[in-house]
Amino acid sequence: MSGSVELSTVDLEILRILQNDSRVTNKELAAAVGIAPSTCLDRVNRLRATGVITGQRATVDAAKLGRPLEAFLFVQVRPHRRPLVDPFIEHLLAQPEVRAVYHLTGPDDFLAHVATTSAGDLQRLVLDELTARDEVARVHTNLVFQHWAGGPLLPPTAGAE
Amino acid sequence: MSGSVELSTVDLEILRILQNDSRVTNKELAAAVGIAPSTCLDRVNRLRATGVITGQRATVDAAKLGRPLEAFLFVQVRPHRRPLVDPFIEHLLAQPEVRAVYHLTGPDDFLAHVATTSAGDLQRLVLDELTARDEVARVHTNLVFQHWAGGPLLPPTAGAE
DNA sequence: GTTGAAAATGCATCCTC
DNA sequence: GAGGATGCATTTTCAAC
Repeated sequence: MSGSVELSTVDLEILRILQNDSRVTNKELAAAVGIAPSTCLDRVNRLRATGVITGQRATVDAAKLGRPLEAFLFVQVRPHRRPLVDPFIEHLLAQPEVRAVYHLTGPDDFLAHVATTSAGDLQRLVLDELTARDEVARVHTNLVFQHWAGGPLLPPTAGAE
Repeated sequence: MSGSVELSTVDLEILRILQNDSRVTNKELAAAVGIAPSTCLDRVNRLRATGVITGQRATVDAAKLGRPLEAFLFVQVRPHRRPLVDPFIEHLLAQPEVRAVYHLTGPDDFLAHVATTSAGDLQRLVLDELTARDEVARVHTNLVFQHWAGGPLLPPTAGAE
């Protein structure tokens, strides 16, 4: 379940459509890619079984949920060893503001994407949940002015690269 | 379509479930939250109409698609003015490697999350698509070792905050 | 082995209360 | 917010290439 998977042009078209809107019916999807509904269902199930499609989730508007202030937190954890890192990650993911966490190369070890209710909430998150911990050496905070989603993710062979 | 929206506890439970897996049937969803299917469909449609739920997308495994090397690119654009910024964003979003772009506060103006086929592809992206442009003053590249998705995003009232 | 067609089950959806 | 009726999607089976 880790290597690359062979995909036909029909698979690519299916992936493109489902990444834009997975609410399309199997019938519509089949018509869009030009195959029979039964065949189409088979293809989609195969993409799920091979792990190419990992899930199907509703996306929400953070501002509408009362979390209008998004930010990225760059966190340096010292010493950078598993016994400290693992509980730190767990603690981070338990915070309701945290949308995603990344372990990066570079001077800052972790990058956390958060959605907060206010500047006060963001400050509390940084001071009480991060810098208050011994292993957190430094936190840099950058607000998100605006964000854009990229197009559907496809294999390199799909377009000239 | 910009302010916060009032949500009942049933709505919150619906949002929690659909963010984890939007493939559940309306019947299953209704049973899980304890209301009739017709009522449940009404609630979900209202969440869509009010813009709380913005979409429903399939998520894919970048490595399975032949893009095993993910990175964050920190890009400084100078001068930082709209006539240069807007085409830059457009150019960035047109790259097949780009998963998301963020406009941030701080010394680095833009953050791009990319999924590349190889170190060579990443180098080409940085040198040919970014630093080759006049308005790009600087690019810092950080590889992603690992990433974690946060839990479902919910309003602050859902948990003590 | 893979695709296309058809039939039956079960669900989404709409209307009414 | 719930119940019932209708139409349709899904899914299984079978046939064809």
